Amino acid sequence: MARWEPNAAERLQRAAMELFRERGYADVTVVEIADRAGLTKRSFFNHFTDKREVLFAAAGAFESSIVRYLSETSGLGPLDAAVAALTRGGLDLARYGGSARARRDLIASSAELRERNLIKMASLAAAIGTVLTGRHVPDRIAAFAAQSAVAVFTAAYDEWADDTTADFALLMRRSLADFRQAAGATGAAEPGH
Amino acid sequence: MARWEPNAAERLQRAAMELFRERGYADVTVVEIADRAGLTKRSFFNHFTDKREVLFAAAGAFESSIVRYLSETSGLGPLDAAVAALTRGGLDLARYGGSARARRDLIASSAELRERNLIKMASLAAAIGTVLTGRHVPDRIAAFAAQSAVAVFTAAYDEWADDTTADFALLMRRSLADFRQAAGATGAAEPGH
DNA sequence: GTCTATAGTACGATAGAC
DNA sequence: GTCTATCGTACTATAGAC
Repeated sequence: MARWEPNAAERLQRAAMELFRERGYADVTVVEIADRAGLTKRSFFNHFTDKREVLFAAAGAFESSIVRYLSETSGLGPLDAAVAALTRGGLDLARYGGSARARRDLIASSAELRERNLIKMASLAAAIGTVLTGRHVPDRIAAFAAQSAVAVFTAAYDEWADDTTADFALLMRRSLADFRQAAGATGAAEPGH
Repeated sequence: MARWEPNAAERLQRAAMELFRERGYADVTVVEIADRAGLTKRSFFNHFTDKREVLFAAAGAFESSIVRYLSETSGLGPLDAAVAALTRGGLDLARYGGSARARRDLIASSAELRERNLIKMASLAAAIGTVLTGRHVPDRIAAFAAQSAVAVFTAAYDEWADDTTADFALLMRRSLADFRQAAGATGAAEPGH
């Protein structure tokens, strides 16, 4: 038997999620999270740079897998390639299922968490943009394609969180179609010019 | 002679900007900002909900003016209408000119400030989306058009901050054209298929 | 593991403007 | 008197330093 229980980070994440659901994000202190996980405040900040980060531990791995998937994709334009990679990544998340809805609602409930979520998505878009730039897509186009793909993903994922039995790939296709409709229509609001 | 110097909020903003440029965002305390403005920490938090907010005081007014401009626009599709409103708003900012570049670089230098900037832009997009929805644009399309317009604006504005003598309206047109190229191309990466 | 700085809150007191 | 802006102080929690 190890001296320390294993998976300290996971235990902290679980404890945090439980407490946040019980009493809301703002009313839970880092000390309480650490206590429930059988650790100290010091250990908490050893694993996570700040209190918000305990809810976004998976973001780094997700970003890496998206970059990998995107690198394996070929024969598509920048936006379609990025959306394809995010669809694969989303399907991975869907397999684990779990508490997507509770997590989404929790993030929506706190301005601090919304901010953190936005910067994680921006980081993801930047990583995607870098891969696209490496394929000789011009900087600006690459950045727009990456941001657009992440917006398409976010809309589809939030929808999926409401009904985790839905087909995520289908939601992504619909989301992309809606996006292209929003982006494409030029000029007059009425069809036929 | 008034008991209090007028424009306390403005003085705090000016003092904060000066100090941040001198020593960086993280190394300046709220007490120091308040001191330089001839006020106390208590008064600082009377004007701004937190330390970051002192750099984003203009965001609320900007959002309001964009909503107004958008409401006055007609005869364009959702994305073009939103971009037109943001172009007008950007031209207003350009008139004041000033420290756009310093502010942009300062925001880029701090993760906290980048987060705050992102949520302000998200709030702006949400407000634009609400106006579009009121025009019977479907929710999803409205949200995508609004997010896209804000992305187009952000790219153009960051470019303009590098050279505030540039024609902002022209930068917006180019940014929108790049965006449409990124969003539009379907299927194969190679043209002609 | 202990100590400390700083952000941010709660509640209250004071004083000029009208 | 009423409204509004300032200031005082004590306190908690995050976060970083040692």
